[in-house]
Amino acid sequence: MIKNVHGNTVDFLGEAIVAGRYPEGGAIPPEPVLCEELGVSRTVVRESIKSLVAKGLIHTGPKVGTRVLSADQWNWFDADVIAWQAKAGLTPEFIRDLQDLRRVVEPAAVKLAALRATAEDIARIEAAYAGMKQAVYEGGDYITFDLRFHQGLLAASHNRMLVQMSKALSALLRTSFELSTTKKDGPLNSLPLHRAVLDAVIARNPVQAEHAIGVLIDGAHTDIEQILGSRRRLPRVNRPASELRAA
Amino acid sequence: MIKNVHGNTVDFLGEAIVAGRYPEGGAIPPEPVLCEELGVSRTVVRESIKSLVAKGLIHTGPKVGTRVLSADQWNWFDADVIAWQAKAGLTPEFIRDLQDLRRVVEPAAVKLAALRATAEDIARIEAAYAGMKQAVYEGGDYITFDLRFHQGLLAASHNRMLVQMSKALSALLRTSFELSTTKKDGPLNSLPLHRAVLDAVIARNPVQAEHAIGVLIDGAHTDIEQILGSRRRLPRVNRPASELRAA
DNA sequence: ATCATCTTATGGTAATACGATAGCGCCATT
DNA sequence: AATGGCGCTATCGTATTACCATAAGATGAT
Repeated sequence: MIKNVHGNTVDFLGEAIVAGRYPEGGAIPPEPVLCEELGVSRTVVRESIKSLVAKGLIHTGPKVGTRVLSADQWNWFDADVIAWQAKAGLTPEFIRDLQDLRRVVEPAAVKLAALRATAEDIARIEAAYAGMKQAVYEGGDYITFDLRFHQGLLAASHNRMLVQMSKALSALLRTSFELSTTKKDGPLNSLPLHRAVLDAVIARNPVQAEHAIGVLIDGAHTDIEQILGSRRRLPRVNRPASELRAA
Repeated sequence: MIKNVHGNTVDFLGEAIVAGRYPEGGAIPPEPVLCEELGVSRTVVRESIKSLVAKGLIHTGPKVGTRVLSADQWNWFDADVIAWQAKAGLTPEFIRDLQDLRRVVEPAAVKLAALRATAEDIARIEAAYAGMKQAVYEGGDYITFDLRFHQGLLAASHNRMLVQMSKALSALLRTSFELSTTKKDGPLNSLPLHRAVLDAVIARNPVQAEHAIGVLIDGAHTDIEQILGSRRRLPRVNRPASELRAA
């Protein structure tokens, strides 16, 4: 993924911090050192640092240097932070937090969606459902449409805060889906559950919608538990820390 | 609030954007113009822009300039974004969103807190309660301790995502509290409701705790409705766009 | 112990060159 | 004359470099 020097530098540093390569509370190498290590100018380093400060990962000050803040001060709803965490390896704690969140947020969002969804909202979700169905019977990318389905539901709640969470929850859903799709007939079984949610929203029945999504989530719950029980940490990808510059 | 040139510039631009002073999708003045208008160097403007990009307010590109993104792409859990919105004036939509969020998040957080709270968590909440009590009977800043009480509850859930929301919810709680404290005996009446929540958490009774916070929230609910009904927009403070530099 | 001073980080300024691209205008083709 | 494609160019952001200011920990003399 080649973007530009700034973007690459932010990603590199952000990933390093999230992965815990720099100790919490500890100092990051001073600007001149980073410039040399990464082979970029000081301006780029400074602007990248500012971006990370804006996301709450670090704190700067003259003489004290650039220090890593504690993880609970990070902006966990930031798409980049989520992405870095996902790349560095989803920790069990992170998954547990996301799972708690999902069990709280999705039912509430679906309930609101049943009250507020517009025709366009429903059309979007319906399209995602059609994609899932096609993926099951004719082959295709099931996970992508599944994600789109859930994002559509959150969007239909017409609540900025809830919509915001779709990026975070997608990280959880993706790992959840990746597991359940490997199980034989996983998608085939979950398809009617999705249909039930959508039908309840269309029928503008909040109670039924909430119940239906609850069933869906409980199904995924056991899959996730399986992950947490089996492996301590999910697979991670380590790219060499070499060049940040676009080729 | 004088911090430094960068901080002031970010605040100024951020507030201007959140307040809608630049149209959504529209372009912000190019860098050189901003430098002149604000009387700061190019570096400061650039670093500020990068900070705002990191918070999802704007997007940049060669020739297209820096454009304001739609509000639903902003990072609404960012403390700065919340602060800017609060300063620019809390819109009814924003309050409604926050209220939906609160009704979902706080009961869930309290339920978790009843399961996971440590002795230190409880001590912190107890201290906040003591402060509230003292404020009622001997005078003092009731709102500060009330906020601290609720923040303590969220922190006791030991869920990063839930903790993250305390800053956002505080914006809602503050306006809610400011209203209820003006009502005669408002604090006096809400005190036992808070006590009930805390007792349930101490007793490690999730169901009872969830019920108790529900009562508390429903009480505030009517107050908020009153706000939404009465005035279209909450009072705003407009400081002159003059100097950003520290005195 | 206190305070002045030094050191070492980030904070901030300025001048310059580079690179990408939206939009305009030219030209060939239809 | 209308249209479609191609290339130029002005105008943005991107990136580099060098230099000075300022805050705060560290040091050492009083």
